[in-house]
Amino acid sequence: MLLHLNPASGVPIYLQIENQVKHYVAAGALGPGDALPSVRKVAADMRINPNTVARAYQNLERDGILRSVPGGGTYVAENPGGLLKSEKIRRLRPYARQIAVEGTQLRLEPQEIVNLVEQELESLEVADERVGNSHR
Amino acid sequence: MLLHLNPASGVPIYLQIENQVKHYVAAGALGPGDALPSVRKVAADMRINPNTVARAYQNLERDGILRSVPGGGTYVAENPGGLLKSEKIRRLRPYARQIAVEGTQLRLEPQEIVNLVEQELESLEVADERVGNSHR
DNA sequence: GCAAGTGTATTAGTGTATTAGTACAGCATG
DNA sequence: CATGCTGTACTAATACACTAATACACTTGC
Repeated sequence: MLLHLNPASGVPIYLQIENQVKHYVAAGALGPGDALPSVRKVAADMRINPNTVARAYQNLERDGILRSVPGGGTYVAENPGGLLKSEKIRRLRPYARQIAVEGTQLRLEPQEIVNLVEQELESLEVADERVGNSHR
Repeated sequence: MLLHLNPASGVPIYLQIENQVKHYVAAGALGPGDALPSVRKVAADMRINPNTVARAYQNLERDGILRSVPGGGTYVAENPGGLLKSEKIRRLRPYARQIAVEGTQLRLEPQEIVNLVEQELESLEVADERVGNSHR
């Protein structure tokens, strides 16, 4: 699992890790049960403090993406999806509103905004299939 | 223009102001040339410091949404849209990627994610028409 | 020109975010 | 059981974000 970290980018390192792991999991490059490199391994490779990696892993565990066992390692969580659809939508709506407002502000046509979202979704799905997952 | 500010929400006050003004403008409740309440007026109403309002107005001016004239007041900017479409899309793509990854993580179907974005876009368009704008 | 309004610049204070250092506790393999 | 790995808890240093106080400069209308 390759991580690209840029301490000077303005976005916190632990957030960069979170985002990239989320992306890998969403794209299927990391599947349920797969092991992640240890906090010390990542820390050594990236020359950062293990606690910074740990914080990212902990946040991802809070979000149900990962599962950490003390002494054992950190793994991608099994697919729960265990949330009411109404709750899922409630959580996603702020993102939808943001892209709608920002896109409208840029004077982009609604269709162009929707197309952009569809593009990104497809780029995830394509990567998912390429890794051998048949329409989860 | 009604503002709902909650200092304890975790979201900085100046960002709450920015988001709400952006929403009003995107929905057409505020049109080009319309005057905004002065930083002191908002500050007095909301019992916050004028500088906090000013910061929101300045950020919105940087984004091309507003136009402030020292001593004169703050107004909604004239429609520029003066950006290459490729640049607009480049700016919007991170939002698209985020909602794609987050939505996929929640195990929502791509169609459901797209629907959510379309909903928010429609809610803006509907408000726009209701205010008397014919398909800008 | 004066008064009352406007946005702006500067400074300071408070809190929190971010990262790292260090020590601790549990699992696993020899 | 001992060694070396794992994640974790606690603490601290530092920087930055956020808000406010205050003074300044400009525009408008009388």
